[in-house]
Amino acid sequence: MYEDLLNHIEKYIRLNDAERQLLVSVMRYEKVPKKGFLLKSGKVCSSRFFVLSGCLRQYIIKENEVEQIIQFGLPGWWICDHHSFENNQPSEYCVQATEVSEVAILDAAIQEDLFSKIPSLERYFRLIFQRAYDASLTRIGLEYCMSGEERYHQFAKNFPDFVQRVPQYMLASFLGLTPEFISIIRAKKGK
Amino acid sequence: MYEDLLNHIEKYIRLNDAERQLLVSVMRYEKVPKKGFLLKSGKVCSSRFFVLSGCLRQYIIKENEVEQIIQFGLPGWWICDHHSFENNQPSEYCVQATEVSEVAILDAAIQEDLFSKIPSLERYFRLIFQRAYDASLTRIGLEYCMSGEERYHQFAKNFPDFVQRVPQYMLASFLGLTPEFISIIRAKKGK
DNA sequence: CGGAATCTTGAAAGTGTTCAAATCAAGTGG
DNA sequence: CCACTTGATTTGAACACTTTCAAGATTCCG
Repeated sequence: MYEDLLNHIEKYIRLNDAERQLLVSVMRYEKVPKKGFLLKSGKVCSSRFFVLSGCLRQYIIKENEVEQIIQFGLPGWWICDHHSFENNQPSEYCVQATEVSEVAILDAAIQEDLFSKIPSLERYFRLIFQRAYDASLTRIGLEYCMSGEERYHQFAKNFPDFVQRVPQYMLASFLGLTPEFISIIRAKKGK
Repeated sequence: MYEDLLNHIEKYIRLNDAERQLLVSVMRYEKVPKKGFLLKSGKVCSSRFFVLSGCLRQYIIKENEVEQIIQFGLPGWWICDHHSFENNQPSEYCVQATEVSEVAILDAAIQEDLFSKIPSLERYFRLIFQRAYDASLTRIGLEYCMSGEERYHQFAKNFPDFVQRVPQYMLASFLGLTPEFISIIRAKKGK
């Protein structure tokens, strides 16, 4: 059930059998229906979610009730509001499944105990966050370098299947564009 | 000399005297002149830089020779191209001092050895990167929510002294605007 | 003082948004 | 399985924001 998670971890650190077993025993599994929520703004984010299948979206709600998607969570990604998680404070984000999804859940309540029993997990997460941080800096760089249209095309080129998988208005939100504009871009392409 | 670095680390983890001493003994100190480079694109980023004083900027060079600033490094910040650092690959970034600066340097060559001698440093960096990742996601969210003008004002409000400290064209680059447009914004404000 | 770098100003052009209406698609209940 | 309702996408016109380019003013530094 947690094969993918264990494989992911073992790309970064080594685990022995006891550690593997311990880890599996403390993770929770959850199947989330389409449009099901794993986190709602105002609540404390008390878990880290590792996506096993499906797709999550993490978004914030702006003044005008508009949703701004910060990132998508595809299989192999951890999704969490780290600030809320570590400081036990209400989150500004919502995390919702865009399709039926399965997640492995690591609860805040047991994190420290788990880390003390498997210290190399600190390293695992250090490497994961280092990577994610790096990726998001790259993303920031690209955003400013490219026009909205270029952003769309580059994203569509990098994730051709994914572009079909989520509704356009979510893509628009994620890319910082309006659905109308994406519509125009796509019409152009056809020509 | 490394007081600020030690204090910073001890906000996240505890160090004993031996560890403190070891740490201090392996760090390198460097004073960088204004416009001095700590990293040039094409070179491997073989160090992490902890800013003790002054200010660094990390940027990428776009097609048209234009510099896109990804982030500034003020005292208390670590600056590094993590991907280049961990994989020993040439970096796309440049890191340059915008004013006379002092940095504490942790070299890639000794990182693993240091981590094995002070395992809690993994935790320190896990927390640092988690925070930085979080901050950069917040930044991505804000970028898309706000207009360029709003971005400028919010930044000026949050870092009133800093806005005076770096040339406007760098601010413009960091905020994803043109220097001309910042000029217009500032003129408006005066009215 | 002189030269280079930085900042300002204004006009013209581009890029993307807003709004409203029309079309298309999908899910529900009868 | 159809009719209905709701949600999602498209289209077009008018508008807003930001950039580009070129020129002039200012500041900084040796």
